[in-house]
Amino acid sequence: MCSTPKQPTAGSNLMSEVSKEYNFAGIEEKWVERWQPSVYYFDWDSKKPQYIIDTPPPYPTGNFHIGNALNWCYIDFVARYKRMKGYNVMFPQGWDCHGLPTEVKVEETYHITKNQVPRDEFRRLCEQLTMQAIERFHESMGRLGLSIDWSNEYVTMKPEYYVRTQKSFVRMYENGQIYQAEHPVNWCPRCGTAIAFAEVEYDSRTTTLNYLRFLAEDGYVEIATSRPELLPACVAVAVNPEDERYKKHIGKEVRVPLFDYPVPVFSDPAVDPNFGTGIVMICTFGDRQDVRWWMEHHLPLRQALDREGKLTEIGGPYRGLSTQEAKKRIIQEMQDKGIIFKQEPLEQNVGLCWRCKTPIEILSGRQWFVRIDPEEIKKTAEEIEWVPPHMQVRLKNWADSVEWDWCISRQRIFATPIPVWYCKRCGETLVAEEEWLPLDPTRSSPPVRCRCGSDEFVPEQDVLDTWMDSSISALAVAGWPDRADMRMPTQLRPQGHDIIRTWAFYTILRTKALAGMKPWETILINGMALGEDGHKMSKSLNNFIRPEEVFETNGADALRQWAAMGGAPGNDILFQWKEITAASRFQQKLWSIYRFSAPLMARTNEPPGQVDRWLLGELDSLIKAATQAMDKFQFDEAIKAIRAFAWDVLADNYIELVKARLYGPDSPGKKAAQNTLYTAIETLMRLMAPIAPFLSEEIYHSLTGESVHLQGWPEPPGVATDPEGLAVKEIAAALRRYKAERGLALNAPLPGIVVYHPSILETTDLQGVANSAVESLTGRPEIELKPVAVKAQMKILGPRFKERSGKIINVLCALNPVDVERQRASGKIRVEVDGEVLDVPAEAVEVVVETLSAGEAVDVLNVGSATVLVRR
RNA sequence: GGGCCCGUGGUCUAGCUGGUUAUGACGUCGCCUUGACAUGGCGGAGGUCAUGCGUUCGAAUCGCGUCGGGCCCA
Repeated sequence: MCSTPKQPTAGSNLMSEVSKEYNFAGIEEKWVERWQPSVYYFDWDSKKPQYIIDTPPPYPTGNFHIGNALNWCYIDFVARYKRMKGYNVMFPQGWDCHGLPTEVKVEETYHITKNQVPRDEFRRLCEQLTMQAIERFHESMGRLGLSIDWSNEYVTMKPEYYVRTQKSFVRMYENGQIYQAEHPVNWCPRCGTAIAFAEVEYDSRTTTLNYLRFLAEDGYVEIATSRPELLPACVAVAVNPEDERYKKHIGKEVRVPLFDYPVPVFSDPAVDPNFGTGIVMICTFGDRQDVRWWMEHHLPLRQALDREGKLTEIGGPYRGLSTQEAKKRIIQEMQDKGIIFKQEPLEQNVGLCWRCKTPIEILSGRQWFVRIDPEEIKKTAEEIEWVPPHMQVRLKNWADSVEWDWCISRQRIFATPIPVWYCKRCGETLVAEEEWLPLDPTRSSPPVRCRCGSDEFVPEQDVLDTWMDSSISALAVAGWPDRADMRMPTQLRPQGHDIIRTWAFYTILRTKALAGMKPWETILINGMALGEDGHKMSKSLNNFIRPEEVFETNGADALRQWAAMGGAPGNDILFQWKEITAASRFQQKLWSIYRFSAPLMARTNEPPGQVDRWLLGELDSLIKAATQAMDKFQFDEAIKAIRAFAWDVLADNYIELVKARLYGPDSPGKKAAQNTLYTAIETLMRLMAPIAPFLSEEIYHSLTGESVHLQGWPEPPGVATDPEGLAVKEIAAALRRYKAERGLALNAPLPGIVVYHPSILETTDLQGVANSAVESLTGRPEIELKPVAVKAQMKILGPRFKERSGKIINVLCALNPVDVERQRASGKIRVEVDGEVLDVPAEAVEVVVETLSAGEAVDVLNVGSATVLVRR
């Protein structure tokens, strides 16, 4: 026992314990370390109502960017709020791993092409790269303060997840919802794979429209085409049935130049007689319209391009050339022979591969498809609540524009294998049994023989579109297919509007197909995060902000406040440093409020006074407003209401008013203020918890010793705003203004103040804030109140007098205000309009009064129903 | 060319089931070192609510057109 005894002085010490500045970095990092992830785990056995969020599984190759942060902030606001409201919340996190971007990245990283290494090896490299990327994401997500349930993490490339993808494939195949067929598909020649419509981007390009002559029975027909390299794929030419110029050719044949074979001429109303020559060449396939005509008119198939985008043997001398090279040579030859007689530039929208921007081709190939029933998807979408509602329209429009079924096979490596073999002897397709899954048909053989008796099989080499993995995310987190108590539908899908036609569309389709229901009760759509210049964030535009930059300069809570402040969900939101700065200032303000209050506030049982009840009434309104806003996902409304209360109501008004009581000697009034202040700050921290989890935890924890994130959402105290307290607050503000206008310091004492109000006001706070003696009286002061103007209440006048309202107002305003005030006291005002006498109800008219001081040298302030005399 | 959204003081934005003087933030100007906070306090300036027509007693708010912007698509 040799240590020097220290005397802790609790009260006075508190002040020095609270630093002057809010140290966001130290505090946020401390809580990242301390928080236990297990408190966010979903409890499968809980009796609480469930709230499962079908979180977007991001593609982990890229970097964690502001857009991800925005999306996750929304989810975290909801998750934390719902937990506080008593829900059993699941905020899972998945990773959508498969796909071309990772393959490309591996090829770049190791300077290889995927065909130079064995399939398994290549897959391993992709998995390794993905795991590293996921690790990087984990770190940033923790730093952002997300309350993710890591016990429900899923990784789509792992067997325990893709076994579900494969099961979903098998079940939908057995139900006839998946089939294999020879069908035109969108094809990327660079990536060497089929892609779905959702993966096609459009861009405007300038090409050349070539006018050429086809030999007809009598002379020539002239056609215009932008793709002469597809001449060997020409299967017909078409004209509009109304076009008088070409009627004589319908039903006859013309000969394709250079390749010299006959094709039929038919008519179709879809042909635009004003485009080019009014005659269109139909190839298999130049564009989607060609596919439509090909199907409607049962035309033959002439495949002029192979999978690498090179001309096939029907290209004759051009065989093996790329489309570009073939185009150049074919044009040259036709010019030499005088077949081309005119060329002109053409603005054209070209379909591009979303990933590599290579123009896509439409090829026919044997591929796997998922049947699309647009009506069923639209019907299911209607059962879901869309926030904001108009986003549903986007999905419906997309559903109506899809021209053929969803092509789900891809000619790639890093993806979920299609669990199918083909019998080497009879060609029969063998789809795996569910019990055999997961499997890779290129690595294992089926445990049964083919119906023909053979046990030799050829594996399906194609793999599944990665949207086949991610479109069962809702099902996967809800326990499909193994849990007996599957938790479908889930409660919320949060996502960006850029993936409505993909992730939302496919998830609705697949959940309906596999579980017979909608995937979610509500879908919450967020906008895109734009750079400060208003454009989508991109490195090339140099408007790119890394979330880590904000963590370092202002902290995660500031970034989260920006996300909340952005506006109504669905709107694109600009990243703005000034918003981040404003958020930081607000945090500092709250910290200063806490620093001031810490040594003064306390929990007591003292009943609140007038001013305290005013504050509690304001707090009551705040809780109601914030609750309503959070329920409607209006985070901007919530944070704005919170900021307005904390800054304007609590700091600038309440605290200034009660300082005298708080600094004064022990008294019931002091205890009431201490308790009110404690209540306000404690409640405020709970309201802030979903949006600013770090700051609210720091303050709440030092106040109570408990975590704010384990508390319930505040209930309104049920206190109505006290009219006397409100009057005191407004009188104080008027006195501040009075002093400011006269160049007096705010703490300058005044010779004396008398307040006239219908009821007696508590004057302690007023005396403190005005630094002067204050007397409260009822009744009217000895001064003259002079009516000076008449103000009409349109809300009452308009509906009652309709078109006469305008004239009535004119008459009212022309009357002597003194007269109007006298009549008003009797309940109605008599006016004459167009010779007719009308009674205007008193409540439809407001009389503006001016106060004149009399006798004593006083200044008179009119504050609502109070009149304040200030001695000079 | 079609669909959806948007156009409010210098900037971003609220209001948009119609009710006279339009919300807030940032910026800006003036004053104030008042015992939590100068990252503060008080006060002020700044808008014909893109535009035209219509509905109405009355329109930022409803309807139609025009112009401009964004996203998705043909």
